[in-house]
Amino acid sequence: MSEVHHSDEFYIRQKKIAELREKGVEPYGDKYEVTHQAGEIVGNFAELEDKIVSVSGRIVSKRGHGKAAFAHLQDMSGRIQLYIRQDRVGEEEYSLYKTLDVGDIIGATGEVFKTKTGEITINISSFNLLSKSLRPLPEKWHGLKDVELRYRQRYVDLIVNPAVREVFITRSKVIQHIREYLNRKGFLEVETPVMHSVAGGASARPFITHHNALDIDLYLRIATELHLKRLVVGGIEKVFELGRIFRNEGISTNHNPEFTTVEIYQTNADYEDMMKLTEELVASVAEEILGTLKISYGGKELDLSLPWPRRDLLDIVREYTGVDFESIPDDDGARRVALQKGLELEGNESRGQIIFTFFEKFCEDRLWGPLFVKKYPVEVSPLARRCSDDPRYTCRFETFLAGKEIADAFSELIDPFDQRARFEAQVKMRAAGDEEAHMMDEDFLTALEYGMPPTGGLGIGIDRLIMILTDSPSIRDVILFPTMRPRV
RNA sequence: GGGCCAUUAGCUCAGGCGGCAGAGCACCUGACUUUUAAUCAGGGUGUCCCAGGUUCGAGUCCUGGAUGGCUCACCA
Repeated sequence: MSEVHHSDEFYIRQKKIAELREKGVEPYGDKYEVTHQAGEIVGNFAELEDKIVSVSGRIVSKRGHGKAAFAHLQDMSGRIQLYIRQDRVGEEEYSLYKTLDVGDIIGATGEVFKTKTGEITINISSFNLLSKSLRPLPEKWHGLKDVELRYRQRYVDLIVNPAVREVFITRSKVIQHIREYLNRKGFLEVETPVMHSVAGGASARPFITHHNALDIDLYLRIATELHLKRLVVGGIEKVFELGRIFRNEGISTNHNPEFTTVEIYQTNADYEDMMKLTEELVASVAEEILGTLKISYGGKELDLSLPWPRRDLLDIVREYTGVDFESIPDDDGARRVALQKGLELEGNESRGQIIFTFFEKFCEDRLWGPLFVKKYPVEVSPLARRCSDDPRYTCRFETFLAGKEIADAFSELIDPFDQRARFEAQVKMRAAGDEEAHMMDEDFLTALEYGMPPTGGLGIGIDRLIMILTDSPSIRDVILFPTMRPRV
């Protein structure tokens, strides 16, 4: 009703509302006592045949035959056919039925039977209009295809495209399963602040907001990491948070400005333990919800059978680029190789940054997975513990599924001296113009100075995981209301 | 932010070369008591995304803009 421009149909239905009210029929009714869901009746015909049932839902199709008529009613469980005849309900009720439009929400009561053609149907003895629909629904053959309208008006998408509802039901089940899995293993679910005075825990640009009473700018969180690690310091030895985070970055089929992660921390664990947790968690989700470990994404097979391969990042770089960074020990040498490979440099890049760039530019899009890539350079991993055998690398891994990075994890850095040095290096990069470099977080350092136990930490991108599990090509297909430019 | 593409009825779409704006579904009028993409007879309901320009004449050609999709860049 906010639009200035209405279809004729809108006015026709408005007029119907006035006529209904004249006859004493309220077009926006109170709740209707329901005994069954549509899907329940269709699935239990043997028990329910000839029984009286009450259902409610939206009329999604109508077929009139003079003094009798058919319609389909849709509720959350599915659709069921309704049959109504004038000699059953009377002329007045039948003429009221005839004024109903596709899209109206009604409650209906009658006996369950099967038509000549074998469809399970309710023979209506009475019905109530519960909510009059003013706007016509999209067409029944093709549904709603316009992706812009599907995202902007997800409610219409959900009404007419049943597969969309299935995706979001699966999403809910996946999250539910993750929560139960972690609860079963003794992890405590917590909620930490969304508004941060220091945005940390990831390399990303934050959104900025303002608190009026305190008169301070606050950042929307870009990760839950640093607060969860404070809780580990506080003695919460197994903890997780399923939460929305916000990154002020571009939008693509793999990126939405707000998205959901689960971050998991466990003391007396290391990144090897986190690999096991990752693969077991994802495999159990697939097994439980899809019933198989052999799934396909975009027409390509993805076998989630355990264990998943583990490979050193440096080995992968060597395989795909032919460059062995083991034999290039210093920054200068690394920069020379980078220039040879056609990379544009600013001149102050470190060896570790260049190795990581090689991985991202020349390797990442060729990985299909499942695969754990481990041992990331310390320069690009400011919160991860150094490998004991080589301090230039960290006990960090990323998990690739169907070519997408879906998890990032490490043995946590618990040494407050090293952590301070890492932050200082980041702050320097920030001062040099890197807007995604980490900020100094003194309170987090204070927490580490109280002593943090050895801990394994893991973050999983829930939206991407659900894309893979539902074979969805765009992250917007698994987010109910993806970020869109507002309409003028 | 760059590149490519799209935008025509409520929805899904067609509209060679510049010449009266089209189809199916939906909707409206009527017929029809087990249909199911119901059927039959009749009816076109429009800011052709917006603003300029070229032209006797623009949905169509040109310029600029808006929104969206894909893609590259950045990130997860």
